[in-house]
Amino acid sequence: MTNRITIADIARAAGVSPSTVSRALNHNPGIPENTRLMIERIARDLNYRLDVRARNFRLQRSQTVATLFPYQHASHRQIADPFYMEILAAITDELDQHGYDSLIARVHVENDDWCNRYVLDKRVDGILLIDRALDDIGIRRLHALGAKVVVWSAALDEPGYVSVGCDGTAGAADAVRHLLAVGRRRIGFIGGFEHMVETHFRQGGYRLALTEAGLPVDEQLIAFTDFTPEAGGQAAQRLLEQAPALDGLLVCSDYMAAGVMDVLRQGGRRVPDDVSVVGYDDVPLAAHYAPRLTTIHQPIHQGGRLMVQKLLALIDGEPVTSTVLPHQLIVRDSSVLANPSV
Amino acid sequence: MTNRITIADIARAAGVSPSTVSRALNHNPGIPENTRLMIERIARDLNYRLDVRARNFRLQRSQTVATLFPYQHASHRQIADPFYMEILAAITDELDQHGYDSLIARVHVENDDWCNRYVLDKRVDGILLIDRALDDIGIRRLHALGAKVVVWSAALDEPGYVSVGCDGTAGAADAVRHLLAVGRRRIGFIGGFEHMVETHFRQGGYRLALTEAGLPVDEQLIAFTDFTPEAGGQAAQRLLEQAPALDGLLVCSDYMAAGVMDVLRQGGRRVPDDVSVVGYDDVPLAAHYAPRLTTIHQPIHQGGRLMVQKLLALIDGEPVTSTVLPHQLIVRDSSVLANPSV
DNA sequence: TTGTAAGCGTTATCAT
DNA sequence: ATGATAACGCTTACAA
Repeated sequence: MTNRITIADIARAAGVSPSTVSRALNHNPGIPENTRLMIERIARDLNYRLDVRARNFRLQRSQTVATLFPYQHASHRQIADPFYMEILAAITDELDQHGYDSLIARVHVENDDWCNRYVLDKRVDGILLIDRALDDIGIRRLHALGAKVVVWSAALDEPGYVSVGCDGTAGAADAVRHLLAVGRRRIGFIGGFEHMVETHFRQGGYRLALTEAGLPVDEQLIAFTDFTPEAGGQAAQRLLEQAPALDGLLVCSDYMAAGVMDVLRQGGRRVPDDVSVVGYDDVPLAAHYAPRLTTIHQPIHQGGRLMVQKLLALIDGEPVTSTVLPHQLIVRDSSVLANPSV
Repeated sequence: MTNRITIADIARAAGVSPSTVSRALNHNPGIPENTRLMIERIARDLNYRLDVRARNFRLQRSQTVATLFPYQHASHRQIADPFYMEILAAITDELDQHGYDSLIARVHVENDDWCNRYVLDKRVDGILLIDRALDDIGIRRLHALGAKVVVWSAALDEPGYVSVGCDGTAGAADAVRHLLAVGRRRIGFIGGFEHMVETHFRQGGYRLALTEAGLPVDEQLIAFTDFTPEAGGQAAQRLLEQAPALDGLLVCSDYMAAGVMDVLRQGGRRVPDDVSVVGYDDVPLAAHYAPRLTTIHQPIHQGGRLMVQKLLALIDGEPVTSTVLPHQLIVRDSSVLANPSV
């Protein structure tokens, strides 16, 4: 612990200069094979360990990427959404494979102080953002600072903006068309906050599919709230009161959907007999809900890895473009009627 | 971006030496109020930002803590367990409040290479481990290296070991006693891997409560597997085949329990009418399962914050002891019979 | 092929 | 009260 082995120690033991050791350890082509082998052996014998901190400092980089989860509510409420853990695991594993460290934090969307902390303070080489606001002050700031950023969101037409995500409009529209196909007519929508990108586009898809079918859009059937089962449940309660004839529901996350179905049952509505429910994300748990949840599958794992790959390319100065991942409607039990009356 | 403002720039602008600037910015008592104010003003005018990397290097610290999730299966399967996100959020927030960065990774329990990466490479000042093996090679190594570590686990009698967690024996015993109280006699146990500490103690509590009640322990009713709904479901399937008379089940995580109840239903067993189920953790979602899940509540959020506080104390060289957090049986619908036949 | 020396930005020691 | 200087461990011109 106390006396750390440094490159200088190896140099002394090997009878060469520190620069030679550094070069050998970094596989610099100028160093002959046998010299390198000799130095590597000594390094191993001495239990040498590169001081990453020193190297990063010297190289003016941090070899670290921050994954940031924007939150919005003043209540600062916990987000235990499996979707987050899922994408986080993918990101972390991929980062790990490239020798990068993975730093995480939750940041407030209406604030951009965290940009200083991560970018100006040079804590990280790049930033991964999970969802964003329509007009995101933080992203604007990051852009102005020239930071490397990749966002999980729908593709957006902003200069220099790189995103990975599904087409929320299409996904939500598919969900609503499915609800229409199983005979639903009074279809509600429960989203996250209205000005967050994911919710914004999904709401658009919801309206689109309804209009397409010649159905009116009833604002009494639309609610925005936190991405938690409790909040989702409360929203469902509100919708039920405002529009008792409600017979279908698109909920913007599987996590919320659990709370929604719970409230529906408590209100005496059977799922799917009285109300069909479609979730979003297809987290592993959704297949085990009772009833098993119909949902829009997003390739979360693949998306997480892709975000990392794009970010590292960005850091390496390569040109990078956004990717729209395919979504897929997964029909399970929460939406289809056992005895269709239509 | 290009020309970063350093302490030297401020020194020049203020007509003092870099040391004075450093001292002023660090509120060194030797610097008079007005000198400090003057320097602070100039720093602000120049948009100065401390280079954290340089400071950490100089101070030989990293101001970063790693939260590590041991995994075990070769399959490297995803863990989207809400319990993890829950404790991670608590840890991250608390770390943030103390100015520490939060780094996360998943590490294999049968391997201790990651100790090099995090400790020897000086990437972090301390480590938070979420669960551990009974005889944990990584923890032994960390101990040998003199690393600062706090583990989420039951209290263990190892010298220098600091943990935060609930009493798994007592928790599981409470769960089983509850199952017995509602009239169950053929009670099964589904845990994580047998030699992981949390599962180990809970299994002990399970056996204890059964023995207490004068009931035999049937190995056919015990299964160990991954902490996922799929694995939990498969284990339930196995138990059902080995012991069809099964009428109660203690499942070591709420996340697994969802898969378990799903399989039970598919096998034609009603929950709770035919089989009573008790989960573990009390993640927010558990209250919204259908049926709402009876479970052992663990103060996850409080535990996460406490782990951080203990670790920081350890880093500061203060003496620290383990804490056993209170657990609580939360009775919901998955265990109690509507029409008790007993 | 290898060594010398400078420097990344900060803070601590030792002067004055 | 403040300045000069060294040092943290590494990499990289530049020289030889």
